[in-house]
Amino acid sequence: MSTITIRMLASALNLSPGTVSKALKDSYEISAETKLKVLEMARKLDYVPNPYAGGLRKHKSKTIGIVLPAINDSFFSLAIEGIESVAQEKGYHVLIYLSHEHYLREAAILKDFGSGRVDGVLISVACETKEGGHIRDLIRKNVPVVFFDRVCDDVKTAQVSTDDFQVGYTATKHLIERNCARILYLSISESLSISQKRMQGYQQALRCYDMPVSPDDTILCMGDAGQMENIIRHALSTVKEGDKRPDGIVASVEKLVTPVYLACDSMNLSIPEDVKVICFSNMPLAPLLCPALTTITQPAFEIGRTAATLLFKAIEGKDFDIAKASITLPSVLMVRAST
Amino acid sequence: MSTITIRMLASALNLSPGTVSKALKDSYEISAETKLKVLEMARKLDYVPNPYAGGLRKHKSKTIGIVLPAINDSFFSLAIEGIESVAQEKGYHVLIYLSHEHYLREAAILKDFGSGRVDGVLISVACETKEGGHIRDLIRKNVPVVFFDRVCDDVKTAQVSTDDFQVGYTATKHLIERNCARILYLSISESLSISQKRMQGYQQALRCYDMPVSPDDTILCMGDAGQMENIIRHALSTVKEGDKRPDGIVASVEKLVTPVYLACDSMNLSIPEDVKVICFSNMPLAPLLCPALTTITQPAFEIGRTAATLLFKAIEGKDFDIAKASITLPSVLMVRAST
DNA sequence: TTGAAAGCGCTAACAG
DNA sequence: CTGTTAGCGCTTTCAA
Repeated sequence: MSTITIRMLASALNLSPGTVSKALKDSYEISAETKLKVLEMARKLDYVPNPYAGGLRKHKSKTIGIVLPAINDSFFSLAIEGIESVAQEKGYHVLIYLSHEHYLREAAILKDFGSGRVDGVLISVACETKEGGHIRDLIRKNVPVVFFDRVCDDVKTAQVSTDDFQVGYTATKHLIERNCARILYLSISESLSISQKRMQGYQQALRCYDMPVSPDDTILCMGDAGQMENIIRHALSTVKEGDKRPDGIVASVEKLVTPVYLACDSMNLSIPEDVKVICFSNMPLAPLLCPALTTITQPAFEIGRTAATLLFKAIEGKDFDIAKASITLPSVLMVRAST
Repeated sequence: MSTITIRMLASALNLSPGTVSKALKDSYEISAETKLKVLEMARKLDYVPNPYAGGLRKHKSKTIGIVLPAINDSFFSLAIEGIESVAQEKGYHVLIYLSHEHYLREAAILKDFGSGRVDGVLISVACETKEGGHIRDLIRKNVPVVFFDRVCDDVKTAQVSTDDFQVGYTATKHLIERNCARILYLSISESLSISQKRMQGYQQALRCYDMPVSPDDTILCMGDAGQMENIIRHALSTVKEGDKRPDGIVASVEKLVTPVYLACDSMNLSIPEDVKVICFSNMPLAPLLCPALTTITQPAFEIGRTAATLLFKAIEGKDFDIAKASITLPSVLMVRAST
């Protein structure tokens, strides 16, 4: 009927709760005989210990929190699956929270984490987040935090991400080698570290090939898919000295794929003839697009796994300096028809 | 330094913990003046109440659990976002668990839920799950459960899903009207209720149009993407009396898209000339595929929202008969170039 | 080898 | 209006 407690189990066996507790954890103090009896009765009554009661005593929740902007995104959903895979191995539970790119929401979630709700946190910060004070506050309360993908450089803790600068450079270089003369960089935030680093790689590549680096060619794409499409359309229609229209696009995140394709479509620009497109993306459908999309593909699942592994080291390890544990995993360029 | 408790807050104010507790919940028994002082000090010390301690007293966790096969899937990730949106409004937390299509994993998760870890559960069952005994066990312990999408018909509790039979019929009818003469139905499980119902709709459509219903034309696609592709390739190569090769495909879930396209590609079958394809899918990229994919699109976000809303009614409501609360939401046919 | 008792942080009677 | 107390379900000394 009602939930069965260790006390009920104990009285069903004419034992004390303490003894039962020890028996259940296979303590050396308990005789094999009673252990057996206890286990049997526990199974019979379908006893499942209340995790919160034990947690209260031990000051642990056996739970981690994930905070990210969205789930409906191939990169993030794969990263979550990576995290889950190690949480599951470790016997931890995972609470999930969406910031929806809002700083205030993110800050509220982290503030709540100061309560003992979680033993550690994995976070990929919102676009709006310019500063990591809310994260430092949490770390100060001894809750370990690991960033994955979208990091805050002003917070001294582990970061697991890809080589953003390098791969921004690679993507741009690829377009240059495909003879693009004017390449746009599509960003989603002016503050986000990954967006910045990818952009710096893009600029570096332009410089290496003696191409002009124009601030106008970095386009901030905000809003919903429709708004992004409009912004991209506008950017594609700009003309520079020498009748130079954009003929290459580096899109810094996955959610830009649809707006880019639709924008080109509606302007009758054909990919790759009129404009070549490369995008950071983990979408399994990239090869099936019309035309197949050249991508920078991040090891999303591995990023999740690695971040979670570091977090558990910090949670379980005694002397593990999480601030010195950042890891960079390489992304790969998958060349397809769009370039 | 260490986490601050209500007791510390109280002693900092020369009050008793009881008084502080009441003040924090804005109880009528407490004077406005002390309430103010308490609130102020709570803010100053950055006090966040331990949720598990309160939960232990009140026998509630303010947490729900989601159990599903995968996250890296447009339908499921959108459904989660729908669930999250209402959990967030209600001030509930959400634990997420992946069954990876395994019955044993799913059963273990549900068994743990008997502990008081969650106040309610949203589940979309694994392919392997043929029977709902593990779910009934949980319900018997007074944990309300709501199914979304992948239901178990042998468990009497709310289900939120789409009109699977109807939409299986619609998809097939659409192919028939496009002059397909031999249509394959790609399933992912012989036991899964949604797969069954969609198939029954498919068969019904065939019958309505006096077309033969052949068991060989229902293909069970198991394994990873590569294995699925092989199975599909094999199915597409079968020839029947009168030299009838398959010229239409109804794919019952999203993860079949890539294998179907790759199989056709590798066999030099062109879509839609040689074979027309329709798939259940929520992928935003469907319109951009080569060719654009005709889909049955489920209201994934709304399914999540609705399921969560029902669950909270069951959790919070006194007299709400969850067993009688099933809701069916309509899917839509999006006709595109693949048919 | 087992039992008794205290206490994790909080809430809710019940007193004062 | 504020304080005291008991106890949620469990673990963990310490004593028997």
